[in-house]
Amino acid sequence: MLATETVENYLKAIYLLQRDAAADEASMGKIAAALGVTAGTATSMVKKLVAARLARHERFGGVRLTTKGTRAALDILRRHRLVETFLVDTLGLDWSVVHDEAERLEHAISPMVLDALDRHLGRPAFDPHGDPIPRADGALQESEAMPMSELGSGDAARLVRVLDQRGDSLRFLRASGLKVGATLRVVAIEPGAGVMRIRPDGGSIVSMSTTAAARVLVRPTRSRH
Amino acid sequence: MLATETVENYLKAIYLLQRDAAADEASMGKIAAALGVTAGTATSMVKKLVAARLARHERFGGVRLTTKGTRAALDILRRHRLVETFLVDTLGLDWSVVHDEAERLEHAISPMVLDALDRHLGRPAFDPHGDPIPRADGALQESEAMPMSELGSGDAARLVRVLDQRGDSLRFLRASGLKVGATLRVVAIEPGAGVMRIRPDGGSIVSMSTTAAARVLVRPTRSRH
DNA sequence: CGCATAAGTTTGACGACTCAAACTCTAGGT
DNA sequence: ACCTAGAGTTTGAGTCGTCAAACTTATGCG
Repeated sequence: MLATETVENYLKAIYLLQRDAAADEASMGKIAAALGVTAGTATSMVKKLVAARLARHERFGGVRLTTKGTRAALDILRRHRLVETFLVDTLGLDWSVVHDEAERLEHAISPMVLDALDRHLGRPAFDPHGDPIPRADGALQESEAMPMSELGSGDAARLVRVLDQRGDSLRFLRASGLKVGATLRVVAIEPGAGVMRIRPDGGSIVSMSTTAAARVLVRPTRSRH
Repeated sequence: MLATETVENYLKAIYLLQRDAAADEASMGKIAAALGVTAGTATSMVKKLVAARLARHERFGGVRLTTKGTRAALDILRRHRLVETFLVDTLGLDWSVVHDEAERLEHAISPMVLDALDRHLGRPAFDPHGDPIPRADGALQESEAMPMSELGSGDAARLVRVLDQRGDSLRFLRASGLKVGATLRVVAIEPGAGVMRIRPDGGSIVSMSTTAAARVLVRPTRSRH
């Protein structure tokens, strides 16, 4: 029930790793890396999560959250994403810095403040990165989208979500005019170089690696050049 | 420099106790009580503050902050009071609950967020309780005011500050129409009972103990009945 | 197959913060 | 001057989260 701040961080990290993993479970090494902690520390914390019925784990195997653990992780994610939305929409901070700020604030938000914040922001469904904000009851509606890297040359699309939270990635995207909601068109793809060239509407052409483009999600628009 | 959350709490408590004390120093017992900790714990933490040049203390004597400690305490107080102002002005929470909420949030606010918050709120000089908000450079302008308990029968005054942060006290004041900025008149004083009777403008007469009234600060207005 | 390497686990230790309980000092009254 | 009640201090121990280093298991290469 009363998760410590550290436990909250583990739950959130495991949830996100689990979501991204093929096998739907988080490896100990990745958990440790995500939290900036040694593998031994992660092992012992996971042991504690298991004792609290928040996660399941068997020796040398992967980690996965229980229903209870998932519920807790979604609550933390909700706090995180609402705080990010607040920092951008209300305080006018740049989206490239809000992730780290929210990382600290998310643990200090009580249910009462959270609800007031939610109301103040107009109960938003998505944060500034396009990530869905879990609702108070734990419901989470992922938006339909595909990686920008899968677009073909000439395809037009709308940018709906940016998975990368790293400040420099976000600053690059903002500087290029590639923000959530923007429309764009693929000008060219150079598979050999692993690079695609993109033109945001009303901006100039930018090149980015297909691996970077894979972390940008888009929804294709009907128009085809 | 990098004060831990616990250290921040000690600094703030010592600052406030020192301000209220006649001898301008905080006793170990009161520090312990303010933090909900045993006397032994307070002694050892103060020892740590002294080692960090944040406070001065000699065995069996009082504790007082150094210049460095005072500067740090004012920074924490600034965060606390700006957060309170935000919770009331922007999120619309009741002033009787914001103290405890701010107590948690104040440690998670970075300088960048703090400044954005300050700008968003219009760089306020006072928080919802009428407490002055220290400025970023540490300047603190106390408002001139006297305890309501020192008014005489028939005196009129404007309520400028409430020192008590306890939720039930604040709920009583709000319910009575006694909020910061309200004008009022002393209807009667009954020294024997230790009670004074107050009529807020546009409200009905309320009784309160002179000890409670001493924690409410007012500025007398020229009009005399 | 066998074994080296990567991944995971265990162990012992530490720093931060806390308590309970034993101990010491200070101050006030007679 | 004394002596005691109350305030303050010290000590020993415990919890939480962490690390480094020794150890164990799983796996994939040759």
